[in-house]
Amino acid sequence: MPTKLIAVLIAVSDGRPMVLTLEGGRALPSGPLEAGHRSLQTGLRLWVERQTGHALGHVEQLYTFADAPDGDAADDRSVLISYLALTRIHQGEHGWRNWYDYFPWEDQTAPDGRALVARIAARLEHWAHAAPPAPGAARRQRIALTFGLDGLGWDDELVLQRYELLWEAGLVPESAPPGGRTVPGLEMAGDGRRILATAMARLRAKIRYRPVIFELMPDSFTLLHLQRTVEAVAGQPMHKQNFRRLITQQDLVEETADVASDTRGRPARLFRFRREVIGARRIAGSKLPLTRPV
Amino acid sequence: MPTKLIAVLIAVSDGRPMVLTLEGGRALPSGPLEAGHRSLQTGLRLWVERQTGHALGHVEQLYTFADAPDGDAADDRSVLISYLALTRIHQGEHGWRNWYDYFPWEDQTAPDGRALVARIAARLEHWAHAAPPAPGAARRQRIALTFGLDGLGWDDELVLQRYELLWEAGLVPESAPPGGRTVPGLEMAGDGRRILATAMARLRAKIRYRPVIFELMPDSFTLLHLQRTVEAVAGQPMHKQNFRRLITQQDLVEETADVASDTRGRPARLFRFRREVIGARRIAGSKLPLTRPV
DNA sequence: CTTATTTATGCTCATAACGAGTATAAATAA
DNA sequence: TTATTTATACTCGTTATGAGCATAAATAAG
Repeated sequence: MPTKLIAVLIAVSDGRPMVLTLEGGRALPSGPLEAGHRSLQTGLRLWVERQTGHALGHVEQLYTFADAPDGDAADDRSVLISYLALTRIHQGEHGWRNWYDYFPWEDQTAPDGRALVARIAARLEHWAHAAPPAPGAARRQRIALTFGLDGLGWDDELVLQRYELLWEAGLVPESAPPGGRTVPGLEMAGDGRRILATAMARLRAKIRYRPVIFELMPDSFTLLHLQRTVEAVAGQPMHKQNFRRLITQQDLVEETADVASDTRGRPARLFRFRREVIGARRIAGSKLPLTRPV
Repeated sequence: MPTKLIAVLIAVSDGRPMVLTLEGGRALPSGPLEAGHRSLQTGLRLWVERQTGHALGHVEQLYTFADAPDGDAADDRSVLISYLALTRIHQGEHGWRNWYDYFPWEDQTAPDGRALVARIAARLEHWAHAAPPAPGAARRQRIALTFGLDGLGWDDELVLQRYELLWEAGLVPESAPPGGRTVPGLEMAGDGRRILATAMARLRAKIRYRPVIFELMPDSFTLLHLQRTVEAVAGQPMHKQNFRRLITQQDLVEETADVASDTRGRPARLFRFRREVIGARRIAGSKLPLTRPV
């Protein structure tokens, strides 16, 4: 029963959240669990830093599961331990993909994403209707909850629940019947997309109460740059003035002497993360300053 | 490299949070990962229900780590996958222990617990002073943050961080030098207490945004009973009127026709959990209605 | 040189959530 | 009867949150 470590490396580049992939985007980096590491966490860190040359920021364990192998030889299935790691993209690296290539409906910052949700919801409704009354009603409720229909708001943390719903409905290539029509989005091998969905959900939850977003930022940045990074991760637009209020009131950042140079419009002050708050308690206000969709 | 599943079974009985243990309280139930289960989760559920006869409510994976074996034969260390499971205690069962027997300082509902924190903090300060200036200052900050000193509030979710700080300081039997004086609290074998701390922290966090507390309740209950259960888990006293407001405003419960019979004082109405909200979105207000310590 | 456009930044306002406490009701014990 | 205990209904001030107005400081367009 071999044990493998899987790393979901995330960076945000140019306002797009990116994930490091292999095999033409079909796989996540993984390696064997090596003996002799003090802990799994440090083992993963060493291994990734050696393989990719990346210095990892925040690293956290995601989930462990038993991979069902292709054959039915259940005895030698792998145990997969997945990790989320935050980093920055270096120049000219390969294998980085926009995570919304895999989950287009998770990007609710643009009207396209919201339109896609409507189309997906229609297909899911069809699936619910095809079921007997009782399970059908339960399905409809799950659809409404996870996709924020019927006036229920969109919950950006339900990435995994949405993917699993689509999986159950046979609307993703991983589960679709031969020739079945699927929903947009790149496929991954094995449980790749499930793991990515778990990572996205975890990161979206985490940025609300820990200052991990700064692991994805350069040393100095404007507040709009920071906002765009949060929006990229959360997949939701935010209210600019309130975002600024949230960040500054909590003393998460401090002004530098400089202003941004690449500017259109009034130049923005550059800020720096106050590293001394890293260990500090949860950042206030679990609510990000969202903006109502147009 | 064998793989083991470890279950932290939690119940609340008589206002005390209990954990199921083996070997006189020194170990948590564990078993081998068996082939042929659809998922680790269902595997654990079947195995626990067969072993203990318990119907499990909410089950969730906690953390996976590599157990360092006693010898230095690093090759055959185990991978341990730990789970949190919520249930109710049946009559006359053995092996259930108050989790505060293992972490007395985590119970902040009584003055004893708060006094214990003060004594522990003093010993930790001593440890910080013994270090060189720079790491000493960092240690003092960690101590203040995790134990809520210097006017910082007590954060009930930092169970693991507090245990790890004590571990590093050599103040728990698991890490103390021979003959070293340790802090009160029962010991467990191996990583038992670390796993229990992880479970406690996870559960304390979870009750804030998911209605899992009802997995620990009987079918009908008074609002005070519910409050005492939350307080037992959180280890913090709550404001009675505000607790009631929080629960009723969110339609988590509905009145039954009955009132409590075992009453002193005015009899309380019995309530029932509205199961239909189980799938529903996060419960509002991540803040429990705490009350300022006296 | 003046004006439109763009982004930055400061500030107000209404509402909801939260922490704390007062007041009253309904039971039992003394 | 009266004290004690628990239940339940409200009030009130403070803070957090969502929304938007107004002004500042830059470049681009005419």
